[in-house]
Amino acid sequence: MTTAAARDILHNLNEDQRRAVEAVDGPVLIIAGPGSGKTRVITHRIAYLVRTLGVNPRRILAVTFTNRAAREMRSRVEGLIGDRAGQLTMGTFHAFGARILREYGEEIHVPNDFVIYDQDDQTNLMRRVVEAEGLDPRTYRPAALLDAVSGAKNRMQTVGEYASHAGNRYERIVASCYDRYEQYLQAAHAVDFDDLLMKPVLLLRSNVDVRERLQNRYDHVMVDEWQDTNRAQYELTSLVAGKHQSLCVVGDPDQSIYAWRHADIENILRFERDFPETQTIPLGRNYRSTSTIVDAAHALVKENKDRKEIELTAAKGTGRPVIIEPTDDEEYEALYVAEEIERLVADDKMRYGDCAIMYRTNAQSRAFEDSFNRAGIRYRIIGGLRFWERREIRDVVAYLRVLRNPFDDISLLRIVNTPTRGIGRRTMDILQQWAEANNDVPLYAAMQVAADGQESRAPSLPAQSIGPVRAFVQMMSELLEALQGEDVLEFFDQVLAKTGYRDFLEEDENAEDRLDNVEELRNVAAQYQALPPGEAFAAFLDQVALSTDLDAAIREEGSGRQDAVTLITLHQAKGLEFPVAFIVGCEEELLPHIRSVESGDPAEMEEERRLCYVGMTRAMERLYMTYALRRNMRGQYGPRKASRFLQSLPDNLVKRRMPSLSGFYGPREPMPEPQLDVPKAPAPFRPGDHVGHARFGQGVVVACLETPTRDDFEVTVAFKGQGVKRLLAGLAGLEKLN
DNA sequence: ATGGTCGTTCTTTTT
DNA sequence: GAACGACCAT
Ligand SMILES: Nc1ncnc2c1ncn2[C@@H]1O[C@H](COP(=O)(O)OP(=O)(O)OP(=O)(O)O)[C@@H](O)[C@H]1O
Repeated sequence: MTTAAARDILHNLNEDQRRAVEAVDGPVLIIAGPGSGKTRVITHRIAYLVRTLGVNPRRILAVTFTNRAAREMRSRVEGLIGDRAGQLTMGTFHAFGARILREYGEEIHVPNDFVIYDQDDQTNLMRRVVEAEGLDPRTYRPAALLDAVSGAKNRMQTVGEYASHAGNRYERIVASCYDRYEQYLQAAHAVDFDDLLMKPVLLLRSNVDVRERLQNRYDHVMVDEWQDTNRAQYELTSLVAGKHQSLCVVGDPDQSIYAWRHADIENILRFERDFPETQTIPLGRNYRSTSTIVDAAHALVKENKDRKEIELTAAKGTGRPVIIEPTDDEEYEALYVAEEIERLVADDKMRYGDCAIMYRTNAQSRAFEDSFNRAGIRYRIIGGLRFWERREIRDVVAYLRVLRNPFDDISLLRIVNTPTRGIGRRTMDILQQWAEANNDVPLYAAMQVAADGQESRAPSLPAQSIGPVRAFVQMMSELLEALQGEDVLEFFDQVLAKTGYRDFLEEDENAEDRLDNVEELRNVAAQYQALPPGEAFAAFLDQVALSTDLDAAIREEGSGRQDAVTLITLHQAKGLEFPVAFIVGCEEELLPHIRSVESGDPAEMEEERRLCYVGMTRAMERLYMTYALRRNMRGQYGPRKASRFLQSLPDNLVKRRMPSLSGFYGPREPMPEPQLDVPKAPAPFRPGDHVGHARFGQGVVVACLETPTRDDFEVTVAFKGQGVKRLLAGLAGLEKLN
C-alpha cells in the first residue's frame, strides 16, 4: 500500500481521531459527544487497517445499531477502500447472531430450518402462552410479559436462572410464561429476536471449538453506538474479540436512548473493567453543527442529574438562532414546516433532501405527509408502517414460512383462513387440542391426520369442516412438491396463484397498492435466485425478518436517492445528520412522552431529554423546534403545553415566536382540500414581510395561506398596537413596505 | 360453525 | 385510528 494512501486516510482526521485510528493493537474506548467524528473514526480505522496495514477485509467485523447505519457505513468505507468493502462483515448484532446460528446453531440444538419470529409473531405466541396458562390477558398483558422475558434474555438469564431469582408472585408468573414461551418457540422451530443474541452467546460460552473459529475469523472488531448495547451484546462482543483484543467501541452516554429496550449504560464502565489495557480516547470537537446548536443542546442535556460532563466545542461558527415555533394545531404545524421548507429552498439554496422532520411517535408523520402532498413536496418516510408490517406482506411471508417450516404454528394460524376457506376458529381449536393431546405435534400435522381420516384417533371435526381442511392440506402438499423443483420466483408465483391469495388481493379496495407491495417482495426474492433453492429460501426469509427497513433498502438500492424531505422518528435519527432539522411536537406528554411523565421515574425523564438532545444535535445549520397549542390525539382535540425541554434553552440562542392564538378558541377550521393537480399560485406575502394597511397601520405578516377555494390568500398580520388580524389579501388592500 | 359488523379499548420508541 | 372482542345473521 502506498504511503500516499495512508496519508490520505489520516489526513482528514484531527489528532485525537488519528490516535484512535492508529491504536489497532489493544482495546480502544471512545467516549465523545455528537458530531465529534466517532463514526468517522470507525470508517477510517477500517480503511487504515485494510489499505495501510494490509489487513484482509474478511477479517474485520463492524457492528452498527441499524441496518441503515450498516449500509451507510459500508458505502463510506467503499469511498475509502473501493470494492473490497464488500468483503467486510458489517451489520447489526442481530444479523450477526443470525449468521452464527445458521452456521453453528445445531451445536446447541437450534434446528437448521429455524425461522425468526419478529415482534408481531412473538406477541401472538405470548398470547397463546397466556391463554394456556389460564391467565387473564388484561391483568397479564402479553406485551408486558414479553418485555419481561426479553429483559431476562438480554441479561442472559435462562428460564432456570430467571425462575430462581423470581422474588414475587408476578415474577413467578413471568417465569412460568417464559418457560412455556420457550417450549412453544422450540416446537415451532423458531427463535425470537433476543435469541439471536442470547443463543450465540450460550454457544460461544460452551463450545470452545466454535468460539476459536470465530475468534480466528475476526482479527479486528468495531462497534458503533456502544452506549445502547445490552449485556448479551456486550458478551457477544467480548467473546468474539476475546483473543486478539483489537477492539474499538465508540459511544456517547448522553445519546443513550434505548434503556427501554434493555440497553445497559454500565457497558461503558464494564468495558474498562474487563479490558484493563483499554485506551480511552476522548474527541472534543464537534464538526457537525453551528456553535448555537451545540450550545443549545448542551444547555438541555446538562439538566440531567445522572450524567458526567463531556468536553465538546464547536468547530463551526455561530450560525442562526434555534427557531421555536408555536402553531395552532398539528395541521398548522405541518403547514408551517412545509412553507418554511419551501422558503429555505427558494431563498437559502437548501435542497429538499437537506431537510428532516423528526418526531417522537410514528403517528405524527401523517399530518406532514398530507401537508407535503398538498404542497407537492417530495418526501420519504423512514420506518413508520414498515413494509413487512403490512398485512399482505406478512400473509405472503407466512405462507412461505409454513411451506419451509411446517412446525411454524403461528404462521399457519395466520394464513389457514386467509383468504377465507371455511376453516374457522372452532375447527382450529379442535385441532389445537388434538395436537396438544398427541405429544404436542405441530398443527399442520394435526390437519394432515384429520384430512387423511384413516387413523382411528384422528381429530373429530364437524362434518362441514373436513372438506375445507382436506382441500387445504391438498393444496399445501402440492406446493411443497413444487418447492422441490422450482426456483424462488416460480415458486413465489405458484404460491400466490394456488392459495388464491392473489385473487383475494384483487378484491381488496386497495388492490393496487397491495399488489404493488407483493410485487416489491417478489423483487427482493429475485435477488436470491442465484443461490441453490433451499438456501435461497432461508436467506430470503431471514432478510425479511431482520431488515425492519426493507423498503428503505429497496429504494436506496433501486432508483437511487431522490431529493426528498426525510420524515423520521427521533430514535431512528440517531447517527444521522441534516443541514436543516425540524423537531416537531415539542410538547408536554409527547416529548417527553406521557408514559415517561406518568411513570414518575427520573431515569425515564432523563432518557426523554437525551432523546431531544439527540434530535437537536442532528442539525448542521438550521434547527427548528415546533409545537402545537392543541392536537388531535385519537379523535379528540386537547389543549397542549410547550415542552419543558424548550424552557431549558437559553434566550440568547433561540428565537421564540409567541403563541398567536388565531382561532384557538373558536371552532377548528377545516384545512384546504388537497388539489394535487392545480399549480400553487405564488403567495403575495411571506411571513416576515412588512405591510401597511389603511386602518391598522404598519405590521408584520405572520402567515399567508391560500383560502380553501384557492381564489385568494388569507393573510395573518401582527399590527403595531392593534394586535393580530386576519385579512383577505384581495380585499384588505395591503401594501408591501420595505 | 363461520364470517362479517359494530362497539370498546388502548395508544412510544425498535432489532 | 387500529385492533380486538362480543354479537348477530347466515
Ligand atoms: N476531522 C474532521 N474534519 C472535518 N470534518 C469532520 C472531522 N471529523 C468528523 N467530521 C464531520 O463531522 C460530522 C460528524 O461526524 P460523525 O458522524 O462521525 O460523528 P459522530 O461522533 O459519530 O456523531 P454522532 O454521535 O452524533 O452520531 C460528519 O459530517 C463528519 O464528516
